Parts: sequence; structure tokens; C-alpha cells
Amino acid sequence: MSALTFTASQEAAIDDVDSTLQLIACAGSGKTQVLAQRIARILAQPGVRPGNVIAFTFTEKAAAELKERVHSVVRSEIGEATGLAEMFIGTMHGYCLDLLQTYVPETFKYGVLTDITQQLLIDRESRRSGLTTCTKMVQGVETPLKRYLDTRTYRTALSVLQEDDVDFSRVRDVVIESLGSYRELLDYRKYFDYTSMMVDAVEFLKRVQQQDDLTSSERVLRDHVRDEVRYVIVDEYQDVNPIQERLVERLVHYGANLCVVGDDDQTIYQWRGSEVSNIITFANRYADVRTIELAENFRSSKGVVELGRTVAQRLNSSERLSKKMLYASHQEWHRGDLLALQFGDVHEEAEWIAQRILDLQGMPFVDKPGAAPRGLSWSDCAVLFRSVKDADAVVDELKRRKIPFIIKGLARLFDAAEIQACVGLFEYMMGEISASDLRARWDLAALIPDASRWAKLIAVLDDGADFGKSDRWGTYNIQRLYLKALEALGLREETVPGDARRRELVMYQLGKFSQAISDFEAIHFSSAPDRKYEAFVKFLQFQAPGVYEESDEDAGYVQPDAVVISTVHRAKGLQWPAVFIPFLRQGRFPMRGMGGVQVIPHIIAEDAVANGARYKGGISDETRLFYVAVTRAQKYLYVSYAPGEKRGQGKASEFYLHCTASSWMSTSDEGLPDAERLEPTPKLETPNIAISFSELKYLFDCPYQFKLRFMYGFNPPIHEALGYGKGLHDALAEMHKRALAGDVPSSDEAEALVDRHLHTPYAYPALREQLHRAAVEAIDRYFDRHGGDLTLTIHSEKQISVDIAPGVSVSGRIDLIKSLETDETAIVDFKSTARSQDEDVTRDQLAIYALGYEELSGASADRIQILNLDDQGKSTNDPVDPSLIAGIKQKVASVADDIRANHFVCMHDHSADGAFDDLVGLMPTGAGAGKS
DNA sequence: AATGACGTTTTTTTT
DNA sequence: AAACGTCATT
Repeated sequence: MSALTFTASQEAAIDDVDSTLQLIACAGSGKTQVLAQRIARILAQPGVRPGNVIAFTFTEKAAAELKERVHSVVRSEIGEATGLAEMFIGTMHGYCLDLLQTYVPETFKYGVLTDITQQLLIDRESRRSGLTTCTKMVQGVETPLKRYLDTRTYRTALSVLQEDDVDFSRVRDVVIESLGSYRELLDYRKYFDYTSMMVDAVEFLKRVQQQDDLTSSERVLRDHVRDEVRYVIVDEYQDVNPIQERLVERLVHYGANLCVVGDDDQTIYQWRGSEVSNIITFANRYADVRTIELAENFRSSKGVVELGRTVAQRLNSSERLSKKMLYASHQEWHRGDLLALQFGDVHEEAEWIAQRILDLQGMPFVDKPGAAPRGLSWSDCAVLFRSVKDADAVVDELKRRKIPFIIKGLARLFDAAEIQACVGLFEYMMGEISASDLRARWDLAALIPDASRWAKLIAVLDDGADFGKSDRWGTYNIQRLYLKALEALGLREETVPGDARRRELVMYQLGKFSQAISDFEAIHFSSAPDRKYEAFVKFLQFQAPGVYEESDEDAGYVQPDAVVISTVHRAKGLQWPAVFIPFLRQGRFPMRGMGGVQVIPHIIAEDAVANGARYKGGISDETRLFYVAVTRAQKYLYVSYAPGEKRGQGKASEFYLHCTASSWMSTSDEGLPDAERLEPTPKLETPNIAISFSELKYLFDCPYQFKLRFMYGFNPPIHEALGYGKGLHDALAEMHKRALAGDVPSSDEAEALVDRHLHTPYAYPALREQLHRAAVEAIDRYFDRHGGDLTLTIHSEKQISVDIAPGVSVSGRIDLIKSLETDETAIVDFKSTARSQDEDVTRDQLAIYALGYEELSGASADRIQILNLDDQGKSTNDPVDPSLIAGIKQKVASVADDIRANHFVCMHDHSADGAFDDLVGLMPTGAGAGKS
């Protein structure tokens, strides 16, 4: 596709920016490139601005890729374009959250619950969350849901109830009441979960579109959707669920152009609510739909394409759109490229796979038509499983042969010896294990750099377990205790025993543990200390092991050259020259139906949900999954099966048998052809690097701290005043936004503004009051000094994004852009703590803001101000300096190179730097020591 | 038709 | 910090 020649249907899809479009894109059809071209075509029209376009993707990763492609097409076809950051390319969740936090002031302060924090919240407040008031019907008997045990099912029930098309008259009253009390709890604790951010956004859009008595911000949103949203594009449309479809309908309500892209044969998330009928009946539901089929497969050899086609044909023609998939790539099929093999047991199977991976090394492979062949390497091979739990034999064999691999989708963090050592810290504190047990665990993990420090560690733990020493619950901060424990041991990257690789791996694990603490403490921060630590240990023992994935080398920006072991689900959208699909055993793939309590029918009756049966899954869903697996292969495809020991594990899967019946497949291995081997060279993929303002600040300050925080995942302890700065920010944002809408707030609203925006969930009552008073004073002061300028607001909270170099972008928000009485334009950044910072860094930050404004508007700002909201704080007002701006580009680009090279050196003398309190114990002690 | 062993997935979504 | 449905076997 580098030559940028398109097929007739691709051309049609790119050119038609006016019809309601339905693109049926088969596997490997170059859909992302087509979308990028189409978006560029849209932007090239007179009168169209980037802000008129919304493109939804399924994942953040897909969004980053599409964004990068759009930018590169725009650069080459239109040249410089401004305001590209105004175009939304991202997930629907991201869009909804953004919408709420831009237009609904009451929600500015809301935080977002992840799966884990949501589960923790539901369990902690098991009654108020509706968990234990909800019941399940098992064989006609109604029993209440149980704390911890049924939480998972309850969470799914909550999302089905809210995201699907539900007939509530068929839902039992207790279930509806539980949902109500969960929603109240979320509201009370000021949280969104992944469901409520969608539901609330759709509700809000609906109200704005149907009612007349609107507030100023509601009017702004209505006008925005009516006048600004002109093109809506939805990728992976086959995986859209009912609430997402409702969102799309709302956005095109005033006639915006809609283009959906998908392949019904690749619907693999039905168990999560994906509704295939959205794509199948699309042409009936929208008027004047033009359907274009992107049938050419540019990815795979003829053999793979033909096999894929026959797999898809196993589906009932009534449940799929009739379509073709045509071989159109340069990959040639040779007899023996596709094998279906049977082995005596799983070990033989694993041995063969490992051997074939070795044999493939250096095999010539051509990535693109006309390109020079390269030798295949580890990362060109993938082993795909229905469930990655079946991967043990393959994993062992690859380890044995020292073949590098990364495994995705296995929650194994808590199997690691390092993590068990960390868990031990808290088990010791709670008296569950003895000091010598603890010592044994740390010895097992080979993690004690200096045995003389052991007594220090014990002292820290004993002190931490003394719950009588203070009445302030905030004293018993788990994260701080963890960091203190590591410090007591003297455990830092430089002191971890072993080589550099092991040191890095251990730091990743310890960082992940820090993340687990943050998750727990976000919910349990204000519990009585002894009960909190007790609950934490239970969390570590029972819940956490099933949740956290082991960190691998994939965590950073550096792509390792390693064999990929993955589930089929995670492989969607990816491709490899060689794909293995082992373990094709009856009952595994296709996976046999599941027992146990299910949301449908045990909590919600099947007939209460439109097409509720889809959550159960069936043979069609498994077939589509197998179709996805097969079509990942570019050339070599090896499916295999081996019987297991136990009964019921002896038979081959019907998918395996299907493959053996294909004339493109061989059922015996005749060896690879005698091609001359080349030097194995992994496909070079420069990862896109997207950094936010705040991350950049850390990078400039101290690259090693950046690595600790954002790559290893270490989190600072929760501060009790957390939320104060954000509250001020949000109050100011509302003031400026209302001013923009012509609804200028007056100084007597200060108190109300603070009430609405200040949320300090971790503060004890006295602190909370104190923060409240301080906030009201700060807002009063702002009205006093700047109230008259409110009408001069140009933008509030403006999202900006700067492409520094190809593949490197920096994004963030500018607090305020306003015009001055002097007729100059100023960029304003609010500061709310008097924390002193390196003068240099602040100037860098200012330069980024200036750059961002230029990118946004095409014009340059005149002044940059830092406005300190504190009473005594220092503010600044500087000119925009062109030489500074040129310098910053250079600086960011070099920082990006460091990220790509995994090079995060710290030049600081941390002992002299107050800003690094939190993680100072993990900083290298040697670095910068020579500095005065 | 009744019994008992067996296994119990998949995973995205925010700063 | 459990109990259920499914499937193979009899």
C-alpha cells in the first residue's frame, strides 16, 4: 500500500464522503489506510474543519494507529493543517467521558473506576452497592448474592442492565432496586464506571436534544452537536453494543454523515454485549445506505484465504452478510505452508512447535510487494490459543530451548517470587506468618541485597502494625509503608541482585505491586487501620492473584523480538508471517458451554433482554473466533491437536477436522523448503510515542523518575489533600466556560462553585473544612483580581496536541486562553501549590503550550502567564519567545529517542531535592553525587 | 434416564 | 472466599 494505489472499491470508499456508508471490510483489506484516506478527503473539503470529524475505534491502540495514519496522509496530501487535535479519534468511552467533563460541571470532579476498583467498591460497600440485596434464581430457588463470590457476576449484570436493550417489566424488582442503589453509591462517591460514563453521556445528549429549558452549558453542547459534528465514523462496528449504537444515533441526530466499518464474521465479543445485528440490519435502519465491500485480502497467501473462506462458510448464511474474500496479496502459497498435525501428547506437540519456530529463523519473507526479502525472526511467529491457560506445554518448551517469548493474557503476577515476598510483608504484619517465614520468602526471591538491613525492615513492619500509635487514619498509609519497607531494605534497581535484565524485570514486578496497593487504597483509604490492613491481606490472597498480569518486556515502548503467545481475542487486528494454532481439542476450541451462575438467566431472565441468548455464546461465535485466528497468518499456518490424559480429552476438535479436509492443507510435515537462510531480522516497527504534558514534565525533570512512575508503575502515596488543586481548576473552568456562553458568573457564587467542584475524598473532616475555606478564598481572590477579564476568555480547557517528529506527539490541556486589554493573546496556566520548580522546566512547559496554541490556531500567542492561585504565590508573565519554541522541539525529539532506546538516566542529586520526596527511596544514590 | 466427573473463557473501556 | 451446568459414561 506504500505505492498508494487503491482498488476500485477502496477508491469508492475514500471518495464518497456524502452517502451514509457501510463498509464491509474483510480480514486484511487495508481498512485502516482506507479510513485514514477518507478522513483526509473529508478534511480537504472547503469549509470542513478537523473539529467536524469524530472517528470511533474499539481500542486506544487502534486509535493511536489511525491518528498517526491520518496525520501522515494529511501531511503528504494537504500539507500543514492546523487544529488536528480538534478531531476526535478515540474510543466511545473516551468520547463520553470527555463530553461529560467538558459540558456537565457537576461531573468535573468524578473519578473513573477500573474493573478492579469497581469490584473493590462493590465488595467494600456490599449492601449499599446492591450486591447482597440482589438475588439469583437457581432452579426455581431465590438466593441472595454473596460478597466476593458473586461480585463478578453482579458487575456483569449491572452493565447488561444499563448497556443493553432491556425490558424492565421482566426484570425482578430486587434486581432493579439493587441497580438503583448502586447508581446512588456511584453518585455519592463521585465515580464513573465504564458503563455509567456511556449511559450518562447518552442520557445527557437525549435531554439536550429533546428539551427546551436548558442551562447555558447544555445549550453549548446542543449547538456543538448540531453545528459542529458533521462526520461520524465507527470502526469495528460489528462489536458495537446497544448503548454505543444509541450514542451514534444521538450524534447523527441532526444529520451528520455516518460511515460504519466492520466485518460481521469477526464479531467475537458477543459475550460482552456486541450486537451483530447492528451491522447486519444497518442498511434497513438508516436511509439511503451505500454498501461497499472491501473484499480483497492483501495480507495472506491464497491457501490461507481459501481456508478462511471455508471456515466462514460454516456459519449459517442467515446470520451473516453474504460476502467474498478475495486473494489479492503478493504472498505465494506453497504445498506444506499450511499443516494440520496430530501428536501423541501435548509435549510432542510443543516440541514440534518449538522446532518449527527454530527452523523458520532466517527463512526469506517478503513483507510488501517489491520489497527485498528479509529473514524471519522470533517476533514473526505467534502461537494462538482459545484460552492462554492451555499454553503451559508450549511455554515450558520455549523456556527449555531458550526461545524468547512474551505471553499475553495470563494473570500470573502473584505467582512471581518477588510478589509473594511483598505479600509476605503484610501477612507478617497481620501475624499470619513469622519473621523467619518472611525471610524465607525474600531469600527465595533472591531479593535481599544486604542482609544487615533485615532488622531495619522488621522494625518498619512492626512499627507499621502498631495501630495504636496515632488517631489519624491517614498515618497508616499502605503505599507509604511499602515504599518505606523497600527503602529499609535498600532495595533499588541498582541493588537488585542479578544482571541488568533481571533488575529491570524485578522493578516492573515491584511497580505492579505498587499499582495493586493504589487500587486497593483508592477504595479503602478511610477504613479503620487494623481492618484496612486485614482486608488488604485478604485482597492480596484471594482477589489480586486472579486479576493482575505479570509484566513482560512488552510493557515499555521497546518492542522485544520474541515469539508471541496470545489468545485469539487479543490477536484481533494483528498479523504474523507464521501462526500456530495448537490445542485444537474437543471441548476447548470450540469451547464447550459453561456451567455456574450466569447473569442470564440467573439474575436477569433471558426474555428480558433483546437477543439475550447471545451472551451465552455458541458454535457460531466460536467459529467466528476460529476464522479470526486463521486469518492472522500471512503465509505459514500450523494447526495441531494432541489428546490429553483424562477422559473427554481424547478427541480432535471439529475445527481441526475441518482443516484436515482442506486441499490447501497437508496433514504430514514434509519439512520446510531448502531455501537459503538470511540473517533473521525482525520487522522494524517504530512505536508511536504519545506523551502528555505531565509525563513530559517528569521526563525533563528526571528521566529515571519517569521510568519509575510510568513504566514500572510506582505510585506515590495518596495525599490527604488530594483533590484540592483539581477542585480549584474545575471551578475556574466552569467560570470561564460560562463566560464564553454569555452566562458570566458573579463573585457571590464563589461558595457555590467550590461546593460543586471541590472533592477531597481522602481528607479527614477538619482538613476538609480547612481546604474548603482556602478554596473559597482563592476563588474570591480570583474574582477580585480577574473577574473583570472573564468576558475576555477565548478558550477554556483547550485540548491541544503537537506532532514534534514523525511518530512523536505531545498532548495536554491549556487551562485558559484569553485576550488582554492590550489586544494581545495570552496563554494562562493555573498553579495552586507553592511547590518550587526548576526554572528551566517551567520555561520548557511554557514553550510547549505556545507550540500547542500555534498548532491549534495557526497563529502565535503573545504572552504566557503562570497564574498562582495561592495567596503569596509568585505569578509570571513572559513573552512568547520564538527561539525557545524552536529549542523545545529539539528537546522533545531527543527525549523521544531516549524512550525508544529505553534509556532513562538520572543526573540528579536527589538528596537535595524536595520535589522527589515520594519515590526518593527508589532513586539511585550514586547519580549526581558529585554535584554540589 | 440417571449418574458422576469435570471444569469453570474470552477482555475493552480513563487520567 | 462456592456451586452450578454440561457432557460422557453407564
